[in-house]
Amino acid sequence: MKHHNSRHLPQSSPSDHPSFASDHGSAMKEIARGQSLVTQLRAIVLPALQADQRCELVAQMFQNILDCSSKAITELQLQHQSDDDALVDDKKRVRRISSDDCTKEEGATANPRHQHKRRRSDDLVSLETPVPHYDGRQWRKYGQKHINKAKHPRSYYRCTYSKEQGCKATKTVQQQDESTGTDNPVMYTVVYHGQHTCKDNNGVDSGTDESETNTQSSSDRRSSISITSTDPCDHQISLGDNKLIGKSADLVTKSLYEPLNMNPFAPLDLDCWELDALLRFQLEPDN
DNA sequence: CTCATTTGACCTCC
DNA sequence: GGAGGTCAAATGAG
Repeated sequence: MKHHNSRHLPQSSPSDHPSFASDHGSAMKEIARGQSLVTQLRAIVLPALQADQRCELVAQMFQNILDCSSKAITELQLQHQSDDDALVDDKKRVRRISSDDCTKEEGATANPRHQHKRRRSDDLVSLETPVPHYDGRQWRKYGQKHINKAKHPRSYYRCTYSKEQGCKATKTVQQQDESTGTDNPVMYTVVYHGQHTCKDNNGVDSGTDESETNTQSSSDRRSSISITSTDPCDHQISLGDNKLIGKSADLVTKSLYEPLNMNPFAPLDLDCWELDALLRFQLEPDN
């Protein structure tokens, strides 16, 4: 594996399919860019609002913004997929099918522990962020590895609900080597693998296929902000990190596509809740 | 006691 | 064979 900073999409790259690139690529790119910027903004705002009771409201509004753009991206992806089905002679795809179905499956069934395979590069998404843990998801660390020629170790996380709900989403977090200067904020390369098929603590279905009515009351909702790290190299922005927060506002993400909230059919039943909360806070602006 | 993290071993892929 | 990814026992925190 070489470098995670290149842009990735869960499906094959738009650049592989000129028709798609011309029809949908720029639109998806712009939507995804907006999504990524919103995610970055959320990562900056939410830590600063931790002690504020509006935190939950703000978090939910961010979530809804991301849901909207996710829907748009998914629509474009679905259109693209129908075109993509015809293009099955992709070399990587052929290689993946042959190695997965034939060569390795026998060994995997013979010994369950031999199931872990090196990840494929076609379902990963990378981004650079100063706040690798405030991504709206809950993660459990399952490994850490020193990477060759890297100053900092790479941490491996999987979805907290991987066992309970079989969610296969994982991510790796690695501090960038060049972010050691005093003026530059510490930056991390976060690489997401797979998509969430679980429901997070908000009761929001984060999978791609399930659509289930969310009847959970607002009082039952809990924040699902990921605060998972105890890793000494994985710094988090705290309320006191104002310098970092200020500088982070200028950061431009390099991700094309934010996988965290790629739930195209998540029920957006929060409008009433939002309006109610907004009215409440307008009446009580300093609470 | 429970659960998350750490860490060395082991695995697959290149 | 080296590098990257995952497992699982050990460890520690709450």
